[in-house]
Parts: sequence; structure tokens; C-alpha cells
Amino acid sequence: MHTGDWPTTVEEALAVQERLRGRVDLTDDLPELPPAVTGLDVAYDDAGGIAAAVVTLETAGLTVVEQRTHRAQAVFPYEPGLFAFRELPPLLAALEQLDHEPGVLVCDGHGLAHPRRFGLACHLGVLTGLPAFGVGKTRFVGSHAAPASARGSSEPLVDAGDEVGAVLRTQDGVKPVYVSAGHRIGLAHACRLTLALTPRYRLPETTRQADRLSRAALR
DNA sequence: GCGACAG
DNA sequence: ATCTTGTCGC
Repeated sequence: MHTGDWPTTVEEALAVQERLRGRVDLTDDLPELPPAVTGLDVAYDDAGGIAAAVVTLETAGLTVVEQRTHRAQAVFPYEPGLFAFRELPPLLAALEQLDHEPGVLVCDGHGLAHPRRFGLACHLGVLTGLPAFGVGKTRFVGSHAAPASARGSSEPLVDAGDEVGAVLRTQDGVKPVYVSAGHRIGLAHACRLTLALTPRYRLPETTRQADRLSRAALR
């Protein structure tokens, strides 16, 4: 649970991002293939109710090791660039319930591929101190060339001259995903992990599991 | 001034 | 995010 104060206005949220962005650590000390990976997602209903879910999978067989959920009421409106302030509270509450500390967090959204280089994956990584990266379904910032159609192909995502992420094809001929580092992990490593998590579908198995669980927890 | 805008 | 049927392709 959160006892401290949480930003209520856009101004306060921007100030928090400005204050925490310097704490992002791009050093990568992760083993090439961490034993377990944890996916997170949030589902919404039409009454301000939200449900967060976290699912830890064994990297080798992609089997569920542990999973938790947390229901709450949205405390911050959706605002492009600030949506972490909406999803972070329930996500942190769900993470705190885990018995085993996650090796790396796979977020449903962006990390550095953000206007101020501090998307959900960075914010979550900084607050938990855990390695984290983002896998977004759509572009938020930056421009890029179309990656080749073969799974594994990628193109850099560039915004204002900065390489903020990669557009990665996880399945042959299927719309690519947007991968970006969040905290304590490099982009190349994040892409390799993403491919390890997408043997069959476009989105990481972690995200798929968390999505399924969050929706179920909403009822 | 006119779009674009993670989930 | 979420609302939703049929339809194209392997």
C-alpha cells in the first residue's frame, strides 16, 4: 500500500518525473537469460475501477511461477506522457504481494521512448530498484523505418536525435512492437528477452498472461 | 495554426 | 483502456 502522497495534478506529476528521471540507471548487469521474468498489466472497467496483475514466468519453459492481483479505483486521469501515475499505484501493490523478487520487469508500455525519457518502465524500475523494460504495442514518440518482415528484424526508434528504443518484429509478417530500456538493462538485451518471450505470439507471454489475469480480476 | 498523443 | 461480427488466411 502507499502511505506517501501521490501527484494529483499534471504539474505535480511533471515535477515528479523531472526529479526521478536522473535516477534511471542504464547499466546492464543482468544475466543473458534471467531464470524468471515478471510481466505486468492493468485492466479498466467503465466506473473508474482498475485491476493490476503481475505474473512471473520461468524463462525456460514460460510456465507460471507466481501471480498476484490488486484492485483499486483510478486516482489519476489518463494523460499521454503521465499514464504511469495512473497504473503505478495498483501495480506496486500487486508487486509487493509477490513472495519471490522479480528478476526483470516486462512492462506494457514504454521506457525511454517517452517525451521526457521517463515512461512507465523507467518509473517502475526506479521505484522498485529492479531491472525493467517496456514493450509497447503502438508508437508514442520517435520515428523509424519499417523493419524487415522476418521475426527478429528491427529498426532503431529515434526521437529528437536520441535512439530511444527499437521497433522489433516478433512474428513473421506481423505488426512489430516497440521495445525500450527502462532501468538496469540495455536495449539489445531487452530485445533478446522480448524475442525469447514471443515464440508464438506478437506480444510477450508475460504481457499476455498479465493481461488475461488483470481482466479476470476486474470481475 | 494543425495534427499527434503509451494505456 | 474498452465497445464488437464477420471475415480473410494458414
